Amino acid sequence: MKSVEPPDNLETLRNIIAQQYDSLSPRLKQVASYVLDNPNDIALETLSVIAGRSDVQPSTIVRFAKVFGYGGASEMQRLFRDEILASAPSPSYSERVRQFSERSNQTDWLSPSNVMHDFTESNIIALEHLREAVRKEDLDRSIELMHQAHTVYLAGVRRAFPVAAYLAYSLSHVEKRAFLLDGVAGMTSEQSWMLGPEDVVIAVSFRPYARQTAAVAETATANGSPLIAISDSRLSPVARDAAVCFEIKDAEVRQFRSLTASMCLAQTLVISYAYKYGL
Amino acid sequence: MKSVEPPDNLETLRNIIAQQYDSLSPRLKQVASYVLDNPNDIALETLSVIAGRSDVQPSTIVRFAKVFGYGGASEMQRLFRDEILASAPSPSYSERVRQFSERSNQTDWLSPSNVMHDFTESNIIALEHLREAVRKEDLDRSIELMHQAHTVYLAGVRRAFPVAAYLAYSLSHVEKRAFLLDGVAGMTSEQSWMLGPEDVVIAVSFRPYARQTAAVAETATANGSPLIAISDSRLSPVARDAAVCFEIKDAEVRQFRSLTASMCLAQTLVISYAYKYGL
DNA sequence: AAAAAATTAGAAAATTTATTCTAAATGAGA
DNA sequence: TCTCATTTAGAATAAATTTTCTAATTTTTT
Repeated sequence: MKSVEPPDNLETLRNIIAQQYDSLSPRLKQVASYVLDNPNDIALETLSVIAGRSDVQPSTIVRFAKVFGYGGASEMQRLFRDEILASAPSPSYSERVRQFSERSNQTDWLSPSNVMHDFTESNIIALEHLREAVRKEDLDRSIELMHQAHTVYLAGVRRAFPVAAYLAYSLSHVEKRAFLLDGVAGMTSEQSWMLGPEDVVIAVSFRPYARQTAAVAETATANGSPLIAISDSRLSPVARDAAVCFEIKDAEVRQFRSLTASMCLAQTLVISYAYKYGL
Repeated sequence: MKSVEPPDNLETLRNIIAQQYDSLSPRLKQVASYVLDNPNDIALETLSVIAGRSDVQPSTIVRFAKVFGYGGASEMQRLFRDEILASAPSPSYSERVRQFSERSNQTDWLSPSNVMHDFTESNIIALEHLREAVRKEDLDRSIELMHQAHTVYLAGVRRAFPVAAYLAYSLSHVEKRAFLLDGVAGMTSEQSWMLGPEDVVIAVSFRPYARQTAAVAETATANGSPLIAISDSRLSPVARDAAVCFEIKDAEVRQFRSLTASMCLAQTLVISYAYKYGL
């Protein structure tokens, strides 16, 4: 009664289970329908939990797996886990990036149009990731914070500067008071005393983190201004004490990091704000 | 050193980890950043696998969990598993997509996450278009012009400003003299007398075209500086007399135009330059 | 510079989990 | 109804994983 070929992907396994369902014994039928209906349980729970929920003995699940050609239940579980991993945002991202840069490193001559190709490609991956990784609640909260704020202050230097500048520009165009703490003539610290609890600060900072921006974030926290962080890690100086933190994984082509995803987030924030509250 | 209250949801756990990061010992910091960066591993892998990947002992992970108030590592892992279960596509992925677009079509109310979805989508399309529309020769010529120039001057205000600012920042980081004609205190015209035939000007301008940027472009032409235009039309004031003109069709979501494609082009220029001539 | 405190690695122990095995139950065919 | 084959439950075993513990190292304090 053993298939000699254990299916190596979930889809075919599910098909085979469905096909052979009729020929299974009563208890195995029970397992079969539980497996088909609750793939996540199979992936994440222990045998005894699954056994309990599907009302059979643990050993029955092992028998079930063996009928379909696996060496044991764990081997079958691996299929289900892989499926989850494939649809989960972050590993698939790093995995795709890895695959991509592997491929793009093979051609070692970089003509401008090759670069453009690589760049658009990896930016697309970054955007797809962004779409899945950004949490709805964070967007909602940010917009609410901006709405309640008297003034939105933007902090960001060096690579992060264009993002901050864009936010300042476009927020003021949807009639939200917005100022860029731009440190012209080194004024950042002089400017930031004016932050208060009625304001909100959006701090943009990427590795290697700029001291100036971190200082603004600190002042904001000290003065009781809510802080929205746009950064590449939860552990960055601006993210630590943030009320909302967007962790952005931007594209990277051979050392050069992109701003596409960050800009896209910035635009989303402004436009969503505009739709809800702005002009 | 024990929190008495072990966080009971991932979000707060992540916040607390970020907050207390500074006060952790070196190995625990190592675990902390692995935990924040690879939530799926924490959820699905065994302690020894996690330990291997984050390069610590399994026992260190147990210690880590205890610092945050849990009885052991398994208890902490449960949080991560629950998170996956909560976001797991119990219905198939295509089903979710269908539900999503149903929702976003029937209501014309644009929630932030709807906006984000639309935005990433149309930016991706814009990038795909960019890849095909940009002419290889234009890239090559631009890079040659930049190479031959003594200094690269950047002009761009309002919506185009982030693009110009990014170019100025990143060119100077690949050791190319680059200055932003930023019109601080309305200085644009005062700054632009210094353009000469040995320089190159990159003018970035989108509809409705800013007078300032057009003026810089004119001065450039008058002074004999080669002009590279990044614009949305061949007919824009900055494109007319340009030596090279990139016509960028950026994404547009209900009136709001994006900068993704322009930024991507800018990055391509800089990186290609860097590979050929830069640092 | 020495002592105390904290942190860490790694082995040992304990626990949990998966698998195998055996005896009992079920059911089909004569 | 008896016999044989199949299926099943549950205990026993084996494997794996997690947790605890101790000695050693590093860091801090005096």
